[in-house]
Amino acid sequence: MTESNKTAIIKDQIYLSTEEKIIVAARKVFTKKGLSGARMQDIADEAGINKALLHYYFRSKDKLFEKIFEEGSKKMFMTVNALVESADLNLFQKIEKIIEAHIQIEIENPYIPAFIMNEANQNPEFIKKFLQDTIKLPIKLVEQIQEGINLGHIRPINPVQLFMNIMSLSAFPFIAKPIFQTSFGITDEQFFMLMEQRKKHVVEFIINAIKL
Amino acid sequence: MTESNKTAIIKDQIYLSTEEKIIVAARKVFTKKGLSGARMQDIADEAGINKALLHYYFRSKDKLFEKIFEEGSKKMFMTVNALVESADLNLFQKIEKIIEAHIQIEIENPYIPAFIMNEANQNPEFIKKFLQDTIKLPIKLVEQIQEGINLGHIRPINPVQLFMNIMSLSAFPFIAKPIFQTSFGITDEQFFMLMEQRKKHVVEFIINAIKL
DNA sequence: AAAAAAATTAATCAAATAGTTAAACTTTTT
DNA sequence: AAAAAGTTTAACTATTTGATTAATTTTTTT
Repeated sequence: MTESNKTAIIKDQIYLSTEEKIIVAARKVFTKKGLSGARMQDIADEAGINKALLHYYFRSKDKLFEKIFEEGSKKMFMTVNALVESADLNLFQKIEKIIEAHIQIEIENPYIPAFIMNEANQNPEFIKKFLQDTIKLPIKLVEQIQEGINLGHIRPINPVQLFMNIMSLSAFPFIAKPIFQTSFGITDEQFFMLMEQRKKHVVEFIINAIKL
Repeated sequence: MTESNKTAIIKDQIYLSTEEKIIVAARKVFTKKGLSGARMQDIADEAGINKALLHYYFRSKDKLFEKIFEEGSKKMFMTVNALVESADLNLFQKIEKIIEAHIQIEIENPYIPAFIMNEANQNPEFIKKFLQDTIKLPIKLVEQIQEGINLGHIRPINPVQLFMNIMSLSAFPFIAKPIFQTSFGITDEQFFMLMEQRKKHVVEFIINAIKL
């Protein structure tokens, strides 16, 4: 490996830098086990390196965790937030885009919702500080809902409840994945097929619920 | 305290037995911090006793955790499961009862959904064994949904998706409580008012979504 | 190719933490 | 009231685990 600090692609093989190997390993261990359940040794083993190297690249467990949490929470909130507050979409279009994007991100990162919610519940102060400028009141969406009600396009509804419904229907199945899989007796593959189907399903479900 | 092994009520004061004090303390610490985040010392402090007493009453941290997890998961699943599989309610009545009961249980035990989901994700094997006979396929409900579709009472819908929707809309707001509170800038009291309102809201929302 | 810098490891440390033990204290039994 | 059984504590042990250090190897610079 000629370059030690960057990712290199040599003869169809992808070589990750040590720092990247650590990130990949830490992502896996932290998202599965949480901050308190993760072990630095497990991350080192997963990355195939010495435990001391973790501290050489990232000073402490907390610092490494913050990196992973920030990356994960941004992945989860950034796209959805942008859609929620977009000015270019009408209400129905917006609901469709939010749900499809949200579920797609979760299909690609199925552990992240449970990871974020778990840490948010176990350490609300940290999360409050950390996500204060990431999570904002969905002002534009709430306005559009109110407007839809006033114009008689949708049934009267508390915009906050509708917003919760949109988020709940997209995120919860991934959080309850092991429970649902036990309940329905389905494989990972079958679960992800359900989630693909779910993109359209939830959009229809919500539109049917609110449209007049 | 005359009786050392039972709860006693003396002059309007409730005295808990040591075992009960441990359970109450362990419930609080485990549901907040999870298995890996909880400390036996914290539980002892919370119960106002010596750490060795925890091991005198419950052999190990794992044993004590199992007790709390079993109690919590039963509280969450038993009532809802009974309603889901009840033969005495038609589809719409059943949806109404499930949601109202589910949200009510969560209002009374707001930490439990996140607690269960967290452990289920971090230790799926344990949960699979533990909840195998608690969590079952909602056969009766699925049948009723299929029947409703056949009779033209409700729109065509995948019963599995509808079941997920019912559970998602009831449970997710409690799991995302700190996130929603940060987002909306609301107090605990305001949050619980929203959840009270939510019982009727979710029932209406779902009925509107499926009714023909 | 020698020197310097950077990356990596083995060994070790120190704090945290689940669990144990033996003694003291309290309640119940005889 | 003496003995036995049950409860509680203080002190201790063993292990886990995040973090450090000093030496070794590899890479880069001169």
